[in-house]
Amino acid sequence: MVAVGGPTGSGKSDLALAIAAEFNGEIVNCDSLQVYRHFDIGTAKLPLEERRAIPHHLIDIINPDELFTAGEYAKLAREAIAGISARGRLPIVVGGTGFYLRALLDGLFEGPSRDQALRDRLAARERRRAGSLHKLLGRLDSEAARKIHKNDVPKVTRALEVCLLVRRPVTQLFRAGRDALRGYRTLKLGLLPDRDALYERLDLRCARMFEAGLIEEVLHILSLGYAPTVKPFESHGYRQALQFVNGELSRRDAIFYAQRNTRQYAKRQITWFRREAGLVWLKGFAGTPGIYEAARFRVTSFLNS
RNA sequence: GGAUGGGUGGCCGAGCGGUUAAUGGCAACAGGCUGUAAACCUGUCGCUCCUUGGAGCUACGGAGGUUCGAAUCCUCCCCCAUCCA
Repeated sequence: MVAVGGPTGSGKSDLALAIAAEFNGEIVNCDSLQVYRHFDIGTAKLPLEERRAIPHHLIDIINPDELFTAGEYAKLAREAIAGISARGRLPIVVGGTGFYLRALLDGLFEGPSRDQALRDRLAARERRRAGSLHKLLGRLDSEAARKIHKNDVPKVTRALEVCLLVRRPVTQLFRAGRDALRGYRTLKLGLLPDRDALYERLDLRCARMFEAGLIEEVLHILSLGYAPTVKPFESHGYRQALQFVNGELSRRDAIFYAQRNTRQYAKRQITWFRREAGLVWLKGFAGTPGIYEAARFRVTSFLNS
C-alpha cells in the first residue's frame, strides 16, 4: 500500500488521486476531521465530483456528536485496506493526521479504551488540586510520569486511566508492543512544500473557505441540532466561524485567527511526519513540476520491488 | 493654546531607584506525542563571544541632568489619546 502524508494544503488529495488513477488504487482517508459528516468546507473534503470515480473510504462515516478515536480509526482503516486488497487494488492512505497513520501502521498498545466515568472522577480530582493526577501517576507508574509532562493533563489522564483499569503500569503494557499491521508493505510519501509558499497558499485557501460558505455551513450544522461544543467544532476554521456566529469575533478576525491556527497546525504536521520512519519526502506541492513524476517513480519501483 | 493620561523588546502589556536583558500573554522558531490528536504539551526567544559557567555590547520616545546606581526621579523637546478653549 501507499501512504501519503504531509502538511495541510500541500496537495495530498491531488497526489493520491493521481496515484490511484494510474495504479488502480482506492483511497482511504487518514484525516481526523474528514470522517465527520457535514464538516465539508473547512476540512477541504474533496467533493464527490472531483474524486474521479475513485472510491474513497472513511469519509463521512460518523456524526459530529459521535466519539471517534485513533483506535477506532485503525480498526476501520484496516478493514478498508483489507477490502481494497481483496479486490486486487492498491490501497492509498491519505491524510494529515500522523497519529492515525501511526495507529494504523504501527498499531497502539493492547489496552482498554476510554472510560468516561473514570475520567470524570480523575478530572474532578485534578480540579480540586492541580497537579494531583501527575503525582498519582508518579506513584502508579514512575516511568510514565517522567515521560509525560505534568501540564499535559490529557495524556496524564490516559496513562492513569490505563493503570487504574488494568491494575498495572502503562509502561508495562507499552513494553508488550503494539499491534502493528501485518501482511502489507507500505511506501510512505510525504509532500513538503517550501514553508513560505505553503503558508501563503494556506492563507488564501482559508480565506476562500469563508467566501465559500464556511459560516453558513456552521449554521447549518447547528440547525441540524448539533451542539456548538461538539468535537469537530474545536478545529481551526470552524472554531473561528463559530465565534463569529456568536458575535465573539469580527469576520475579519475570524479569518485572521483561522489562518494563523492553520499555519501552526501545518508546522506541527511537518514535525510529526519528519519523525515518521522510512517516509520519503517530495519537496514541493503536488502540483509542483516534477513532483508527480518523482512520486510515480517511487511507486513504480516500490511495486516492482 | 490649556488640562490630564500615555509612549517599554516583532505586537499587547507589567514594572515605577538597585537582586531587571527587563513578570505575563501573543506571535515566531524548534520539539514531543502509544485510543477525543485540526487536540494537548514542552523548549528557545536583544546581539556577539567562550566549554558547563560565564564575559562583553546594545536596550524601556529624544536630549540633557540628579544619583555609587535610572525603564523607574528632575528639566526641556517630540509624538499619541481624551477633555477644556
